[in-house]
Amino acid sequence: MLRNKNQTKQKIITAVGGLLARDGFAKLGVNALAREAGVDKVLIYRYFDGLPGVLRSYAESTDFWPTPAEVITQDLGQPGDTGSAQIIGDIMVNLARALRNRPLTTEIMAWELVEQNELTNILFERREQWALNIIENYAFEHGQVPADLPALTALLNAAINYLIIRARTTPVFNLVEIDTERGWQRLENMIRELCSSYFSRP
Amino acid sequence: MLRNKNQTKQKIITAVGGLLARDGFAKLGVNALAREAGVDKVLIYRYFDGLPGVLRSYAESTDFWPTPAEVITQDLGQPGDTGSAQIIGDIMVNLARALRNRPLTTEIMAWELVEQNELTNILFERREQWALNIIENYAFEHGQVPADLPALTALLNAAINYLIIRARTTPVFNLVEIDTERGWQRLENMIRELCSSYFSRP
DNA sequence: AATTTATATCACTAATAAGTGACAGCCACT
DNA sequence: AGTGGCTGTCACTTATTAGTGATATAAATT
Repeated sequence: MLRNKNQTKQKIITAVGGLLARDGFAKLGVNALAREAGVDKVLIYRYFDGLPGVLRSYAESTDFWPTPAEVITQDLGQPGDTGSAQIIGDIMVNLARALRNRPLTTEIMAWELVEQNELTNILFERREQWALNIIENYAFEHGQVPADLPALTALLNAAINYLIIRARTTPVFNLVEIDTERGWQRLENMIRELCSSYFSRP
Repeated sequence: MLRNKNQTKQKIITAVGGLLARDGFAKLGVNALAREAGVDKVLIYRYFDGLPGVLRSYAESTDFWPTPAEVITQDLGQPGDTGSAQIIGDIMVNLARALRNRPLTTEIMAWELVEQNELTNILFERREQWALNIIENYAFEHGQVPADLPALTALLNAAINYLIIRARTTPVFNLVEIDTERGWQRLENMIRELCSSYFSRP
C-alpha cells in the first residue's frame, strides 16, 4: 500500500483504460475497477465520488479523438491542394485509419450507442467540434460550401464508425471483409470514389 | 394461472418484445422477463431451457428485417426501371425508412454491436442473405455488376444503421439532425446524390 | 516523543442476478 | 375413485453489484 493519494488516483485512472481495452465497457464497474487497480474501492468514492467522476478524470487525461494533423494531411487552399474531392476523401480515409488504430476510442464509440455518460458526452462534443472545424475550414478556404457538406460527412463518418465498431466482433459485413486490410482497401477506394464523383457531378 | 403450456410460452415470447421495446436489451434478464410476462421464471428454464432458448424462439416468431417488397419498389429490368443509380438509391432510402419504423429491429441492431447471441446471429444471417440477393438480382438484371457494389452498399448500409441506432439517444450527429424528418430528408437526398453521381462517373 | 491528519483497509448492508429442488393443484386416463 | 403426469408456485442458494461506517496505520506536525 502506497500512502500516496495522487499515485493512487493515477492507478485508478489508468485501470479504466486497461479494463476498457481488455473486457469492454460492459464489465466496467466499481468492484472490477478497484480490483484492476489493486486498490480498495472505497477510494474510488473518496477520491472521485464514484464511477462517473473517474470517467470524467479519465476523459480529461486521454485524447481519444485523432488530432487535426492526423486527419488533415493536405494544406487546404495551398499550392499542393489537389482539389475539394480529394481533400474530403483524404480526410475521411485518414479518419478511418486513425480510428482503426484506437481500439479504446472504438470501445467508447460502441458504448456511446448504448448509454450516455461523462465519457461518451465528451467524445460527442469533440466530434461535433471536429465536424464544425472541417466545415468552417472548408468554407473559408474554398469560398463556399458545396451542396450539403454536413450530410456528406455525416454519412461517411457514420459508415466508418459503424464498420469499425462492428469489426470488433464480426469479420464480414454486407459481403465485405471488415477485419482485413484488403477489405478496408475496398472501402477506402469507395469512399474516395464517392467523394470524387460527388464533387464532379454535373 | 392459466394451465396452458403453449399460451404461457407465447406470453413469454411476447414479453421479450415488450421488454426490448421498453427498456432495451441491457435490462433483458430472466427475472425481468418473468416479471414482464407475469409468469414464474422457472417456466423459462423448463420450457426454453433458459434465456438463449427464449431468444431463439422469439427470433423465429418475428420478422425483424424488411421484406424485399418493402425495399425494392421498382421492378428491376422492367419497363418502369429508371436506371441503376436510382434503383440502388431507392433501395437504400427505402431500407432507411423501413428500419426507422422498426424500433425493435433498431434495438437488436444496437445489441448486435455489443454482444453476440441467438437473436443477433439470426439478424446477421438475414442481412447477409439480403445483401447477397440484391447483388445477385442486380448482376442478373443488368448483365454486370458495376465497380464494387458490395463496398457501396456496405458503406451506405453501415451509415444508415449507425444513424438509426444513434438517433435512439442523440438528436444530432455531425451537425445533422438525425431525429427529425427534415434531417433525414437531407440524408436521403445525399444518399441518392451519391448513388447517382457514382453511377454516372466518367 | 506525542498527537493530529491523511491515507488505506475491513466488514458490512441491501439489491439484484441466475439457477435449482421441493411442493401444490389440476386433468386425464385407468 | 384413484393414480400418474403435466403445469405452475414457492423458497432457497450462490454470486455479484453499489455503496457506507468504523477502524487501522503511516506520515506530518507540534
